[in-house]
Amino acid sequence: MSNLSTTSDDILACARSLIVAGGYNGFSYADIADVVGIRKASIHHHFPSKVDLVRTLVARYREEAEAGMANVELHESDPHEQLRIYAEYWEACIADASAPFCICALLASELPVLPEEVGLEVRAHFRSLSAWLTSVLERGARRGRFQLVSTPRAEAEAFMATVHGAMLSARAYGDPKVFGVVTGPLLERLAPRSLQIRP
Amino acid sequence: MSNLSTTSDDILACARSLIVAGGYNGFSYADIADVVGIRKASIHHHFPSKVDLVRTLVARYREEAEAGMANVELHESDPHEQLRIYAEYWEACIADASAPFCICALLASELPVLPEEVGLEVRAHFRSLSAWLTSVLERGARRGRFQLVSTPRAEAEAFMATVHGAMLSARAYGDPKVFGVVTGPLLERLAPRSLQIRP
DNA sequence: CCTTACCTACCTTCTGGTAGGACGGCAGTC
DNA sequence: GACTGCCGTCCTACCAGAAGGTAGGTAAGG
Repeated sequence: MSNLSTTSDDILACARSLIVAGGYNGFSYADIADVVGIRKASIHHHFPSKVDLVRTLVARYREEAEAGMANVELHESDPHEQLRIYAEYWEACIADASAPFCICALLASELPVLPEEVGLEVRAHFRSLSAWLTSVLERGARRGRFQLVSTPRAEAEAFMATVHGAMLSARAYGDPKVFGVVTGPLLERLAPRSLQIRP
Repeated sequence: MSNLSTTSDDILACARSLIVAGGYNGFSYADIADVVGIRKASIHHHFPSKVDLVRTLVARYREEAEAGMANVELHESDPHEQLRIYAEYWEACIADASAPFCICALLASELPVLPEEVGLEVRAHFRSLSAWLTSVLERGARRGRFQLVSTPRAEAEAFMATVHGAMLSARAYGDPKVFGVVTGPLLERLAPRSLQIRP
């Protein structure tokens, strides 16, 4: 159960960054082969088909996301701070261009032409992210930390949508700062000055 | 200056719906040929290269969007209503699945792998839409119609991002209603009850 | 000896794109 | 009106390269 070969990880990492750049149809096995320094056929040894590759890629991404959410829950109990950590995580990713887009958000945009197995993973991510955000908002509202204008669920969907849209705008403008410009006030709005617990 | 051949329009319309489904790399000339009932080579007669096709497609889309904004300005002077009309336009498009995604939003997600000429058109749309939204919000704030928590520009970017994200979520969940769930409160928030001019 | 990882060589199908011809309509012009 | 040349539209027939994928082999290592 240790890290067997790193090649398969290299392939996954490479595929991930290629998908972030151009989606499912935006890369080929040949592209990966070039970057990883391996032959096309060797990739098929690790991932028989492109669907296998992308499916396990998204599955792993989901695991990481899930772990990330659990980690936030573990180290920070304040709902408002939790959302801030989430937003700032993406802000950092976009700023240093390490992963300037959520893979699932990108793949979701091409859902109609995606292989079914991949599409299922993508949808699952949306559901799990939305569920977590809903729980955070609900807890925050219960504690009087947030001032919600609609249901926690609706606010969570709006929050998620805005974050995804902010990624898109940052990419469209070619300016990482746009992400912060959009998400900053988003957090402010949920917890107005009057509710801030600044000692 | 009359409508010469309708074939080139058919090609554009078909390409548009194919792009809405799967982006730039999600369709081929063969796909269009099948739908329009023409041979692949004939498409090259109208649009020498794929870049030509998509560039003129996006350029036309931008013209239509520009005309749409002008039309809203012409027939409705209330800023809040203007935004509502914009949001409800998309809500209708998504609900009847006629065009369940903004072409430029979709293409923006694959910007890094897009031909430069297409990318320029896409960016231009973002700028022009953002500029219009900014002007609407600014006017609304000046008239005391909106209650903005940050600059009109920032609010406009947030509004646009949320709408784009809402499209994405509607697609991810396979549920058109999600778009309304997200954008509804968005409008409410800008013009709170206390500012409503309901006689 | 068998498994794992990787290779070369090859296959089929699709990709965007080209060359050149067929056909019809529409000026001219005799 | 008939002939002629041209232009726009669409065709068949190609092409080179890229796509995802397969077959079968080699070398290393427990």
